[in-house]
Amino acid sequence: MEPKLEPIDVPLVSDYFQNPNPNFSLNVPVVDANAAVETQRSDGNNDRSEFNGNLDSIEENDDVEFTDPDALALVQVPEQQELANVESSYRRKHPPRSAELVRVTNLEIEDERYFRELVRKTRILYDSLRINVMLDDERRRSLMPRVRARSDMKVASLMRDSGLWLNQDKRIVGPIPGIHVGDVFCYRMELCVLGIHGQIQAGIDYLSMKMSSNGEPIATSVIVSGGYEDDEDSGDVIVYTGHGGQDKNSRQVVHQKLEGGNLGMERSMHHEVEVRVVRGFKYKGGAGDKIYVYDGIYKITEYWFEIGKSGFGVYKFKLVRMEGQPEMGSAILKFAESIQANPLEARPVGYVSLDISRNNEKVPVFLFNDIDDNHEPMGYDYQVTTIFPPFVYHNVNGHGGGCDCVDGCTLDCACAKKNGGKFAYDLNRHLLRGKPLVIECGLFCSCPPNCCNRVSQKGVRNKFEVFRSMETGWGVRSLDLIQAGSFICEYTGVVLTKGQAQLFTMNGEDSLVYPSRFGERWAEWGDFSQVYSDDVRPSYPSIPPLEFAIDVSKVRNVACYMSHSPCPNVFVQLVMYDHSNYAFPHLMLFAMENIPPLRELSLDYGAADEWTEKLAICN
DNA sequence: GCGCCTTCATAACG
DNA sequence: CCGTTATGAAGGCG
Repeated sequence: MEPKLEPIDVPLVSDYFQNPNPNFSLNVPVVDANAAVETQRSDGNNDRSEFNGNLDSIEENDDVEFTDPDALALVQVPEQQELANVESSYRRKHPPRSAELVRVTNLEIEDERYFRELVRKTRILYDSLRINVMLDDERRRSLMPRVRARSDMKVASLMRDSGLWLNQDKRIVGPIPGIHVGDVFCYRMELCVLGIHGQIQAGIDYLSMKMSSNGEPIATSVIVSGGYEDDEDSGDVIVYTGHGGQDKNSRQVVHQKLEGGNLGMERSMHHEVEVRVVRGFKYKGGAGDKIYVYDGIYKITEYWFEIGKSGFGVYKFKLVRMEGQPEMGSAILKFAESIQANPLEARPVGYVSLDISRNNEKVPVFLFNDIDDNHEPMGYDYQVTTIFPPFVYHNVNGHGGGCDCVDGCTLDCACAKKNGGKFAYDLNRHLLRGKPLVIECGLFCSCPPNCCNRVSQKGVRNKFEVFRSMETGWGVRSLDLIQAGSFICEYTGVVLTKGQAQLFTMNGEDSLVYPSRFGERWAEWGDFSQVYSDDVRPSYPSIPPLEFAIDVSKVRNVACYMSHSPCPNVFVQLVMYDHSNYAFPHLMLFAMENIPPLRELSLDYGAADEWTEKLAICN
């Protein structure tokens, strides 16, 4: 009697995910453990045996024990084992990894949104905390050079201690809710935090044979990162090399064995368990050596053993990308690179303008429309920085004095004090924490232009394009990878006082943007309350309520075309630098997440109103 | 459960 | 800008 793969519904999912609206179910391939044990003594499928160093003997080698190839993946934890784990978890710092394999199915749109938001919040916390911890580490290193800075690991463990790692209670097979194809991560650790790939260094993540109730390891995800010379990657098809047999310099020095992750891959192939694929590679704009991109799920279709380039035997697994998934993230990243290299060759049709800023921005801003003949953005003058009324520049608050740090600013300078004793940015020009107001060094300061407290005033650094889309009308995307915390651009236009704005609207114009209506998303960037219970949100410097409006009817910049989203990837941070009237700050936009090239940028414009026709999108 | 081993990290150093 | 080295932590497994 052959056991069958039978999907079953597990009713406890809603509690596990604490989803307010759980209409989806988990689908779990399950087999009776006893059935597997009974069929375990098989007739010896010896092509899966361990290689003993002699090529000729591969075929005959039969002395390694294997479970029956027809035994299906066991996914239920035996009850005794579960109880034992509960017992021991009182002593352990961290509970053991889950032994339960589940596949998430039937996600409703509301569920998808819920998980996307959960992932977004988690990533925002990870990235903002990492930037802050990294700066602390750099300071400590300057005093004690021996200290090694691994903020990526430190933040992961802080978040783990606070129970903030996602998807730890189950091992998810296939897509992770809230993780989209094309999402980009700058640190491998983040994949652990989100539950995409649980191995901090190893390329194959698998349910261990100890956890698996039939003793078979089951692979669930791989990272293709160029660590093995025998890999071949053509995108939809990957020939992935198994692990093992390398020395500490990553040279293949002995034959690989069919065990651990390698066996897990073979078993996943057999049971038709799909694996997630994350690619790691060098990319301009990444934080460290590599970035990591989630590229979707693949099927393992065959595996074999062969002598690799080193002369030693390696296991190889052929992975084929499954149908019906969005375009590969890594392909989009490469396409963006080719656009940068030669825009017209990469996209022969669609360009309306190669720079709507007409050389006013340091980096050109493309206008791209390949769906209709609308050229509307060409009808506006491009404005790089906001035009304030002249009286704003009069020194009404008496805060005109800048710092006199000729050799660069330090933490005891006058401008640092204005910000509450800290500068707003790290050495990579990333915003440390969202605040009511950031005061950059400016016109009245003696510090050099490369002062670390001058970021947003220096303008756009990335290549943006305004593009036409079916869903959102006009939208904005970047050709560069934008790291979380990076400055994007100002939201510019002509500032009208409250009175002027009233006159303006009486004339029937509705092209005014009210800064006070933007959602206060800055508060999410650097909200550490989940990790440090005594953490207080920065409230200094405080500012009066914003009463002005921005007129974008004649002049505007790229920001004006950003779409609205309730789960935005860009937020508004108020900044001062060229005057000292706190009632009229600049609206500066920063990235809340790592934004991959060609993904639409979105802002929270506040409550839906007639002043914006932007449609809600949820990237 | 403890300790050992492996691991397609990472940054710093030369 | 390489290759190497030191550090590091999680998970598998004996």
